[in-house]
Amino acid sequence: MIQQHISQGRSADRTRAAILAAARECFTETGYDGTGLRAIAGRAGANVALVQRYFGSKQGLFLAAIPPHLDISLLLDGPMTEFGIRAAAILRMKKDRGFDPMLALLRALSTPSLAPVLAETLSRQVIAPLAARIKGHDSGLRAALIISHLAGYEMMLRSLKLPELRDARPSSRETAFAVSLQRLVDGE
Amino acid sequence: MIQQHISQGRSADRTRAAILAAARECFTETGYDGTGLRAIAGRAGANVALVQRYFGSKQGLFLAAIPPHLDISLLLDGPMTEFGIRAAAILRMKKDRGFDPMLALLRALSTPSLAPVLAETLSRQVIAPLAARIKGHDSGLRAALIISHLAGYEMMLRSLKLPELRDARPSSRETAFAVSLQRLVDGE
DNA sequence: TCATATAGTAAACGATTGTTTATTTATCTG
DNA sequence: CAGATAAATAAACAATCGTTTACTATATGA
Repeated sequence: MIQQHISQGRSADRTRAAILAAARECFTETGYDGTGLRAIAGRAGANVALVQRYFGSKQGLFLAAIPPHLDISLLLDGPMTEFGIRAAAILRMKKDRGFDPMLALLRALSTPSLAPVLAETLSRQVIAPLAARIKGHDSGLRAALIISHLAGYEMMLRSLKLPELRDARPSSRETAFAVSLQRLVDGE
Repeated sequence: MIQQHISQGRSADRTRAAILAAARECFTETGYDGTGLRAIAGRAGANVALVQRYFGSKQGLFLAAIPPHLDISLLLDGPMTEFGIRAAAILRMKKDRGFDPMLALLRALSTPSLAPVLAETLSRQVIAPLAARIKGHDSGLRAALIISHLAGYEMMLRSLKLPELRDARPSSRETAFAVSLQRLVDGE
């Protein structure tokens, strides 16, 4: 019989979810290498050994926490003639704390052991759907350039906090970025 | 009297240079977090303690090794109407091994303790000179967008090895990227 | 030549890493 | 209630990290 005590007692599902949530925040804020399993377990109110128990390894935890949330359906919903401004608008909503799958991914790209699987994830889950919505020649290549542009922008703005981007008027910054993105969508 | 034995005996300058060279390669290939001081010392044929002696700390070594080589004069030499194709051409020449200051920088961006100083270095040493060569409004912002675009491209191509970029025809990839860059240079 | 400064080495430091083992505690079942 | 099942804990694992210390070897200069 499936009967669950609510918000008390022990539950594998609940602690598993708590670890996942804590991992998503930690990986977002301090990156993959900069996050220790004890920091995640501490934030989740769980023991370090439980991480191994439920996810096997640190890499397993990362792959269970981040890739499933790399969903760009929000970006693709709507006419592609407004892709640029839609992307800029979505990026504007982001908080400075908490879970952000894009930022978590960017902050794990430099880890050699993760690079291959992240490349495949990004390709299958983000580039391919985007390429399918793009008309004209070299849609896959252009989709990759769009995501590269978007990644560099997010990296410089949120992770590095480059002064020229951080201190620019948000409206100027977003329209300039949106225009550049839209040009890649449109082709020529 | 300054008299130096050539290529034998002990020399602080020479081992210091050897450590710097080894550090540049290691940081390029395995990133900042992924590189241990013992790996650098080993490649340089030196002792770990010498790294501390000559550079004070790992961060000090990185800052002495990478930022001085962030020189974009090659990118700025020549007419800005050909900036895009010039950038693409320069990126094409890169080897897959050995020192690459841009890649080393990108692979250190996710390290929280390095982010502030790297942002300032990038701003003063790369963005500002580029902005000075750009005409029109918001030259600083547009320069930052150009570097963001370039950084994302390099990250996805060299570090992540994204299939859509890796497997594309080099000429198609480079012209598409050059065109997108040039649009940012030209304004509208 | 002998004293001194310095290049270089070996070793250990303490802390943290991801991971594993052994054990205790709580929940469920019969 | 007793026994089984699984969740949770504490502790230690071995490895690596950046850093420091104490020491040796070499070169220089008076």
